[in-house]
Amino acid sequence: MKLQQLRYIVEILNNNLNVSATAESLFTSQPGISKQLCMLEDELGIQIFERSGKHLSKVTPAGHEVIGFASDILGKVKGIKAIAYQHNQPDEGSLSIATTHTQARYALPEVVGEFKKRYAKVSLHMHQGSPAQISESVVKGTSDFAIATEELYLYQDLIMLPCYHWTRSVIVPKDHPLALIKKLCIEDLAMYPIVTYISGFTGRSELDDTFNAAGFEPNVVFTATDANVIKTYVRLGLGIGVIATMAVHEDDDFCVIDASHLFKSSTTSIGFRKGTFLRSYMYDFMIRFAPHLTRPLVEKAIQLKYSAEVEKLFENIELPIR
Amino acid sequence: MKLQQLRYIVEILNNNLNVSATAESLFTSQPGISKQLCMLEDELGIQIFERSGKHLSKVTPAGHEVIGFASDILGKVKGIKAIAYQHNQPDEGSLSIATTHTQARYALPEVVGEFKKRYAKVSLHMHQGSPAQISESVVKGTSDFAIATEELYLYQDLIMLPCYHWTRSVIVPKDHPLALIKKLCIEDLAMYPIVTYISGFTGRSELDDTFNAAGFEPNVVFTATDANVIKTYVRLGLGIGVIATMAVHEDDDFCVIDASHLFKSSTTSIGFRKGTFLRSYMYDFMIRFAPHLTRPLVEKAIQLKYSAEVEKLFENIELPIR
DNA sequence: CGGGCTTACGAATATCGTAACGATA
DNA sequence: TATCGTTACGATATTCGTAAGCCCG
Repeated sequence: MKLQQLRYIVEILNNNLNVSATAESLFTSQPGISKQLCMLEDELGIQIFERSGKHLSKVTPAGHEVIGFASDILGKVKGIKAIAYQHNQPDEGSLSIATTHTQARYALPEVVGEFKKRYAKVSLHMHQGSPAQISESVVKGTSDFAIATEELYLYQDLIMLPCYHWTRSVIVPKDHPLALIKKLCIEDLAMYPIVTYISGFTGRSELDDTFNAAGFEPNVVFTATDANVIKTYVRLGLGIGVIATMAVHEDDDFCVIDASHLFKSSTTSIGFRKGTFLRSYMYDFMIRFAPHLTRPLVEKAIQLKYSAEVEKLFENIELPIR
Repeated sequence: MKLQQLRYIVEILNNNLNVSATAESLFTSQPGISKQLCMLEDELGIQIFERSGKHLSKVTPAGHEVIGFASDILGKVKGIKAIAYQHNQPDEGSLSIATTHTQARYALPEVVGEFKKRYAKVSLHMHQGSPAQISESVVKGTSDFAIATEELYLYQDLIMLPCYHWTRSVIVPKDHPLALIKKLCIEDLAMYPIVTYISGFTGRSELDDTFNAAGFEPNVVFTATDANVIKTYVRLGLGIGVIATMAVHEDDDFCVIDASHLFKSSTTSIGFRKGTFLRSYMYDFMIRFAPHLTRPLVEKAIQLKYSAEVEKLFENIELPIR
């Protein structure tokens, strides 16, 4: 068994079982991959991929297990290289962050700017996507960090550390009846059509839960992945907007009504794949993004075997609110 | 970077930095290893081992990190092979159990016998050692299972599952004054010299804790790793014996006094290295040893990221008492 | 018949073992 | 001086790319 062979099978899966495409993505010849694949299957005595004729049609159950292990192995290999790099050029390398629009637009710019200044030689990559894409990217090892609010706790292979809480605000056109209201209640909101985030994005589930708990069905007429689009349609009078408070801008031509008392605040977390080696600049990035994430604390969290312990570790730590 | 090279550096560490010995243990030539080591260090651009002259004198900090990752990688490689084996010959393979005398002598024989009958083609290995040796053996991948009572929770890389509780009994010669006592109390024990397990073995710490909690210093005059030796010295009149109840044999020429109410019962656990692939016969071994360890339950425990969750998983499960 | 996997084959490269060398304790 | 790691070198294996063959949709 060779590392190369493991690389090949993982990449074949990433390329939808197309060996030719895999060869191209790895800058090598197609027969080479084919051969190594056969040799690996031969050595192990099992089929990793099912064939229909000469096409790879799907992954066998054993193949799935093998590829899972192979992926772990390649992650660790990457870790060894990172260790070496760390000792040679501590301030060089790359940092790849997968995140959502809300984070990329409102939470990250400042931190990223400062980081870029301090670590000029670290090549920085940002990937914007849905929470599911973000998780996948980190699990696969394409990205180093995931920064998002929802869903990420579902993945076993991710270690998620809470960064800050954030609240919601309601935005309405300045001439809207709600503009006069001082303290908003849920009944007020239920009267109007709502424009907000799509399901699975930026704490959307909290909104649904709150309405349901109060016995209302929110009348959501338009959903988007980001606050900019929501603002646009609120401006058009499509409905009232419910967005993250951090997405509110002073220059906006809206009436902004605080809704932090209506909805449970959401928590944004930063996460990385279990078992990966973290470069020192990665620790530094985390502490810049969330000042309580000191290196000893993060290392402690990594050590922990079970996620309830991580929660315990953080339960006495005051998170910032945005 | 090649798997072979990783194998070499791990094995060099296992052989106390002696390359010649490593070569012998791997059935290859010494220059081959030396060369691959140099090539790896060259590729990574870091020293893994420190040299004094031409001898390897110690492991560099970076080297330790690298070897840690390498060890994980090799464990996963073993996992891939196990998957393949599992699909080809589900009932063939090997099972290596590291355990203490008490388990090997009193708890395991029946299970091992039955297991051997069912899986004739599985080559079974038992390694007896101290809890520290047991843990090390499993962490290194030399053994598949660790079965013991103490200390094993200290290792991050082990998943430990509770199997059964066990109580203690006091054994005294038939003509001993304590032989007449009906219900033992801690003061009675404190009056006599004690023969029991050495520190770190078979729940010895519970004994010390109990005495200390009652304000006594146990007068331990002789310690051994196993009940047989303890019995021998009790016979010689050296003191009264405190042993695991399961180590009591009907034919013994002692007066046996139940002490389950005096000492907190101890728990024996079975453990394996995190991230390893478990063969189906390994699951079967576990369920034979501890009937509550069904495959779904074990798989659930493996899934959990944090050890408090494992404890939670088991807190509603009634364990047998021996 | 075209996209895509496998087989065939040859050149370049890597591995491993023997033998010689060098250095340390 | 003996033990142990490094260097040198040649035989053997492996890898990888090009070219040709083959099969399914």
